[in-house]
Amino acid sequence: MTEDADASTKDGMAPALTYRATAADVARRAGVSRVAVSRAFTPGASIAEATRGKVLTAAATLGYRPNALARQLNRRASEIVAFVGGSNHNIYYAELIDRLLPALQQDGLKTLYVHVGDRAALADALEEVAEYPVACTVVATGSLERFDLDDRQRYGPIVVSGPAEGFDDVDSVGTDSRIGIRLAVDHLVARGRRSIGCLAGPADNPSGAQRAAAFVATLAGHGLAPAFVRHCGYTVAGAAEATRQLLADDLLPGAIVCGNDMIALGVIDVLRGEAGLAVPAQVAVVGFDDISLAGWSTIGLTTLSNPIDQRIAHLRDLVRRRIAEPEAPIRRILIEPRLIVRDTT
Amino acid sequence: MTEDADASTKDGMAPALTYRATAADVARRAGVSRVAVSRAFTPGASIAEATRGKVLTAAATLGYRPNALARQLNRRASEIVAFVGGSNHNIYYAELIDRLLPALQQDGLKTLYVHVGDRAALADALEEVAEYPVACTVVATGSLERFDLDDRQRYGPIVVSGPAEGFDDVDSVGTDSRIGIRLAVDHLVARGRRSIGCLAGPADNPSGAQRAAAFVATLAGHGLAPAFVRHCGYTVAGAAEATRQLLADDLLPGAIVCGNDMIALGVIDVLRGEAGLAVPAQVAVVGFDDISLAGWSTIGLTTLSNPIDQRIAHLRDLVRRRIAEPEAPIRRILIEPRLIVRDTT
DNA sequence: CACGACTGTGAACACGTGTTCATTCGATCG
DNA sequence: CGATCGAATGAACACGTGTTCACAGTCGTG
Repeated sequence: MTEDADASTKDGMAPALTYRATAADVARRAGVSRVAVSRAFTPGASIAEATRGKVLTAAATLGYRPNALARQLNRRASEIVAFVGGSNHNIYYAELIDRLLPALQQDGLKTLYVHVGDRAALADALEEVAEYPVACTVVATGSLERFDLDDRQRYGPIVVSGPAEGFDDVDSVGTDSRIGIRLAVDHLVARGRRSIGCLAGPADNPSGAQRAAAFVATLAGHGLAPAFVRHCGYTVAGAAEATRQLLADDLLPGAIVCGNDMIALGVIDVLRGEAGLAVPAQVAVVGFDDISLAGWSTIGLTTLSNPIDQRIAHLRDLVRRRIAEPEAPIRRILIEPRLIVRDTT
Repeated sequence: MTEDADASTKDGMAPALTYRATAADVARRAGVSRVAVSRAFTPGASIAEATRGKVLTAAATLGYRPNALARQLNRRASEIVAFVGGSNHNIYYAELIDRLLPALQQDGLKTLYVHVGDRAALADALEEVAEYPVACTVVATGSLERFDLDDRQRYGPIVVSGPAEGFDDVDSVGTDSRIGIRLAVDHLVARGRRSIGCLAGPADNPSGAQRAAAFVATLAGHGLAPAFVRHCGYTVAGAAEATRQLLADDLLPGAIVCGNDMIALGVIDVLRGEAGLAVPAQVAVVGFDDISLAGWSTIGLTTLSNPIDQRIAHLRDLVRRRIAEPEAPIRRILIEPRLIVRDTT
């Protein structure tokens, strides 16, 4: 069949690929016991230097590495950490992954990456993860289902990146949305904007609801009523669609406070592009997160910094601490955003 | 010590968290043998419905899930796939991860994510991966070290996303850089640009070198000499720095062909921002990859599509096929880019 | 020279699961 | 009603490793 036709290319594929040398193989070749092999790969084990040498050379010729799966079977806690992430269509998540996972890796932890599409899938994802005896699970899906505390027992320690209200048994690193939104609104009011709307993240998303509420409250503090409060997904496309709807509804405020930078970029895109409006002359726009794009001079988005360095450092610390002392008290960290004024306000 | 001070918050942390119910526990509670438990969780196994019921209820109360690590110990090939990724500071990689990993997940595969910083770290990363009996390793670091074929045996099947020249024993999905660069150059020449430069990716990166060479060759076909050929990292910051250097060297061409979109964005950022030049009126810019940002109306980057859907589908197929038939012939797939004209040319 | 302390070694066990192999039981067919 | 077949079950084994334990050997000290 195809066996002859592709014989030339097939030569590269050795059947031995699926073969994996075991400690017993190495022991046999080195003329020692299997235990000696284990010791040779265990730092500080009691083994003669000559024996270790014999084992290492035998291991090298056979291409042997201890099977990590078998190793974790003995240890009570594995070296595997699960990372449950949502769509990093939101660039902030992409940046988070890009820097958090190497940080965990640096601590000698392996990362099992689990992608979660919609919110309903989170439970399934955690269920999948539960099959692995992970040392810790990092959840960074933005939103979070409130799951049963009884079931909670099965999942091992959980560290959340994002708002974790209603969860009193998980460590978390969040952002102080109220302070951030207040900074944005105060800034816009100070610049003379009176008609201000809010395009927040999904209403059923903790940070989406939180920021919308903070917006209304802060505006009320200035004696102003919101031009509108609407919700959309944390994506450029979702924000674009919502903005078109705003225009169709004849709602054109002097400023828009957005749930995050992706939304802000989508808003600006439609305002400048399809609607032909000037930003910030006619409409000011503020984002949230300060993703790297926001600082590019062609974009120059005024936004709220959500310092990713701090977040990474905190998450890393929390994971390390939780693994080292599983019964340490729960810690909730709240990062304080700062306003970064650029060209869109 | 802290035990009393934080007693209230500590209550949430049960010591039982580290405890994990085993199949023997379930068997004992259900009054059956341990084998019955295994059967209850194995679809199609020969077990009476009544017995399965007893096992499942016992398992539910104990919160039991089969230990995935122990399960993989028997099977010759595991359900774990390693993903070795470079910095997704390059947004194209972020989009790739965002869509490839769910696709693999959908096939019932778990992903072990390994981050690789610089090129030297790739060997170490593969070494780490080698400890796990992974079913397949997907390498998407952009560049790739040529490693020994002897050592190659130890790593199991490898599927590469990106150029894989010099590797005759790995499946790969690449992009036809030559066709892409030719489309870009032809387009610019047709629009009357005569002085054209190229800012490609790193010279020691296969795609960086490949595209630079294709640029020179295509330009020669038009009887033109390149205004310049330079290299920089696939990042906005790197491109910005390189562009400043161009200006300092008094090299201002009528068009710049960039190694990818990130470079193009960095170039445009400096040209429009610091240099106050008009794009495309004074300088035309072409990118490569067509990341989502490129299509935003505020950016409108002319670029070469590097269809991520096709890439994902191919990678997924290659992984599936390689796992199903380990000795199938090596397949190298080349995706053909298309020119997408927007506002920067 | 005798004794204890220490080092190096391998047999045996443990980790938690899937799988093979007899064995038993009930049902079906001749 | 006896023979036969299939379903259901549990004992035993396999996967590959780390760890405990007892034993032999060596060295140094009295």
